[in-house]
Amino acid sequence: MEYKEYKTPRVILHLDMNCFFASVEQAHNPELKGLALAVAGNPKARRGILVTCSYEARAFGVYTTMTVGEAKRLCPELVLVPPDGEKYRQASIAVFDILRTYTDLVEPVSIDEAYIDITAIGGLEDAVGIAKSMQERILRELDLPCSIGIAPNKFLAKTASDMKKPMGITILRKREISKLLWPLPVIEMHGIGKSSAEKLSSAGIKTIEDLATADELQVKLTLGKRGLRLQERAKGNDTRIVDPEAAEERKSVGSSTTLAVDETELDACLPVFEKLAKKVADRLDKNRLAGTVISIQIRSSAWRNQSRSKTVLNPLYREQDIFREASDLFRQHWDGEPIRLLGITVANVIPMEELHEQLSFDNYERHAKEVSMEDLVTQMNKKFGPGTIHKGK
DNA sequence: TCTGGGGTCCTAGGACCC
DNA sequence: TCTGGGGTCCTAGGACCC
Repeated sequence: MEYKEYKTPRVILHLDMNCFFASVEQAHNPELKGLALAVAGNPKARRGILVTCSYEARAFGVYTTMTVGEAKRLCPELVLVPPDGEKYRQASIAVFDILRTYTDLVEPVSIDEAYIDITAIGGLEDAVGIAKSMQERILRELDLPCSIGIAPNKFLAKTASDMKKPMGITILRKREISKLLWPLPVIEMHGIGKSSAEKLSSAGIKTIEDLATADELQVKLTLGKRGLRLQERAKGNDTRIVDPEAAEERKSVGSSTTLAVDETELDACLPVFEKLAKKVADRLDKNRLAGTVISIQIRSSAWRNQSRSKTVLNPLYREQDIFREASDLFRQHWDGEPIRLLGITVANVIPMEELHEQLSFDNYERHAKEVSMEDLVTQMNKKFGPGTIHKGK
């Protein structure tokens, strides 16, 4: 992940779609344009928070994560649309496809964000022109607005894209950071949340300048290794490269749900796990993935979060197996506290195609002490059909 | 501000092995 | 033998981001 090869400064763009979900809804239904609009879950099922809202809505003091009730109170004319994940994924793919017509060095970081390394295709002289071209094409072809930051590294590019919205293009040069970045409170920094900001504040570090100039040991004592990395960024240094493959290697697939009412009965929870297992299995199947770590999440009505996990020998991908492992974990560990949320995650996932090799030999050798070859063959043939294992090589 | 659902990365202790 | 240190895996939880 380190970036040491380049002698000359890099030119990195960070593209951030503006109010992405709301903008996609408006692109699909132009009647929604210009309205105070929010994408939100169903408040009756206790899922009533805003996932995104338009700038028109923000003018009323409405913001993302606010409850629907509160938002409606501030802005009675607020138009609500339920989220449509598939629609947003399609739009996201279309955006990244446009970016890839400029260069292969496109790293999607989330559904609505990407880094692009344009050092080789233009450098700083052409950066603004390239950014403008991208922005215009995305608007013209997809009817979606975005902001773009231009800087010598990822952190500064990300910071820059945030400075002008909507439809902004902002250059942040390293020599400008003492003026533009340093006066801000540390919480404004990407990577610093409430908890870290509080710890830093107790150590007398309030602004980004404080962090940049603080004693290294002090920072390490306060936030550990992460702190040192953040301090480097505060100084304007960030060596992470733009890695187009980074996003492709997904590590986990999970699903969770807030229950309509807090549950205290096992019998009420099992059907929830059935549904979650089905959802996770479907998504694993869609992506041709399987994983060897299964974990469950339990959130109590008092907001106590617990997770329990287990590493299994045979990669999981089937609904029944995921349900069985998850409900076993639940039965073993649930202490009877009223439950607000339940979740299942399958982690350590690998593509199905790689299953074969991993299972047939490496795994046999690794687990030879615990599992007899006969058991392994039986298990695998049951899973993948007879003849899966050959006594190879 | 009474707080959804999808993730990632990091830390820390214990088990286990050499 | 009661005694070192390093490496890796597993598990639980925290922090953060969109």
